[in-house]
Amino acid sequence: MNVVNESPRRKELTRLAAQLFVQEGFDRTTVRMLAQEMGIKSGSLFHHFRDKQEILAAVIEEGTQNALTLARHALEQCGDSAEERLHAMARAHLQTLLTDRNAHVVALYEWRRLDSQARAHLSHLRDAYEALWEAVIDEALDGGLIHGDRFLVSRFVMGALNWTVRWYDPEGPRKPEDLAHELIAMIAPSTQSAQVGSTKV
Amino acid sequence: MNVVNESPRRKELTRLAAQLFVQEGFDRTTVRMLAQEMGIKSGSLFHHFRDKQEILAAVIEEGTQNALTLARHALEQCGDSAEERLHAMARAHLQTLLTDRNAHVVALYEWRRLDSQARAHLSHLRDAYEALWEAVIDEALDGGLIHGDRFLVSRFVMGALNWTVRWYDPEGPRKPEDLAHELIAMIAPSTQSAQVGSTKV
DNA sequence: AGATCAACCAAGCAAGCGCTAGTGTAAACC
DNA sequence: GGTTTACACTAGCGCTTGCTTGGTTGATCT
Repeated sequence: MNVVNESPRRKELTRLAAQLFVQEGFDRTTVRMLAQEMGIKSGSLFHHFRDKQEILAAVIEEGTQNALTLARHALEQCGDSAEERLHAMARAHLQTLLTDRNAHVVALYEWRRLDSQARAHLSHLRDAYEALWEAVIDEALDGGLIHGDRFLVSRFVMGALNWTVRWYDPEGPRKPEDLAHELIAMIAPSTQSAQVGSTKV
Repeated sequence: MNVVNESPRRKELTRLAAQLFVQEGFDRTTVRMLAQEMGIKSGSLFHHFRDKQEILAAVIEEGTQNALTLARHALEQCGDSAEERLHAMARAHLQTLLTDRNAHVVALYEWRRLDSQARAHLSHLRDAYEALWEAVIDEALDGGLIHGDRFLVSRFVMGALNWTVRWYDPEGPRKPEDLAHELIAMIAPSTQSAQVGSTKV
């Protein structure tokens, strides 16, 4: 039994599991369904994962890790202004949602099915991500870009962004870039940002 | 077997079920757990509900119906200005969340566990509620209170509001009134609204 | 007094669940 | 050339699940 093994095979299986968890929900997804989707028998599954819980944890860890990496990268690449940084975060968030959609839906909806041990471990990752957001929102507040209660504003923004998994259609006309732009226009309407529309993917 | 019976007993059982569904999730809540919480045996449960699915549907219907009634009432009571109506909707939404919290959490997180039949029925209720929101947001857009894409703005607002179930603490210092006020200040900062702070519950 | 009825119980069935034990096999390594 | 390792298989154990069945109770109505 491989324990915390990070083989490419395991990554592929995790991706497939994420898809099934979104379709059926964690509890309704049986190990037999998972195995069939992976092209193996149910017993073989436990060669890659200690138990069913660990599959869920792997899915969520993968998604959150990617989001964190992407957000950090976006902040490094962009300018110093509060508006640019806010924009970069929103864009990164929505792009992650596009590419790792399944993992993020699972993270949002199946978080409570994690046992306390896995939850504690993954909380740190999630907190790190949310800390990035709060820092950027702090800068926007300090810079006078947006106004209001620090705690409430960051919750409202996170809510608006996370809710997008419910309705966003990647095939539709709106690009992540557009959503990020519109959101910031809504909460910081005084700014007439430079770039408009979706120039490129 | 009582079919679409609306006895007070059934309402009470529905309330208890909502609580358990929030604690454990729908799939992990067994009919035996439900029965024990209700002080009866698992077999007796099927005197009140056709099957487990119907309990879930009853919980969600109850919550959505209340939200709809409260929102309609709030719109009738308030003034005609776009700002007042927007404020009334936000306040009503958050108040419902306070009083019927369990039902709304279930509606948000367990919606996908409904079979297609129940989902079709409840979709109408939910759509009616969201239509109220979109109408009020339309008025706010027309009145120049807020700006942006009609579709996106209403999604962002709904997201910010629905996300509150994740973090809102009814025991904390912030009242629903305060949240509504802060949210509107965030998306329509030009307005200096008359009433400020939580004067009364 | 007899009938009706909602509400409940005891017992259990059939199916499905997560997971384990033991084995086979082909490639990789020393 | 023998050993190890990664990955898969078969078979099934022990338990829980949603739900059914047939029957009991106590209040209400005529």
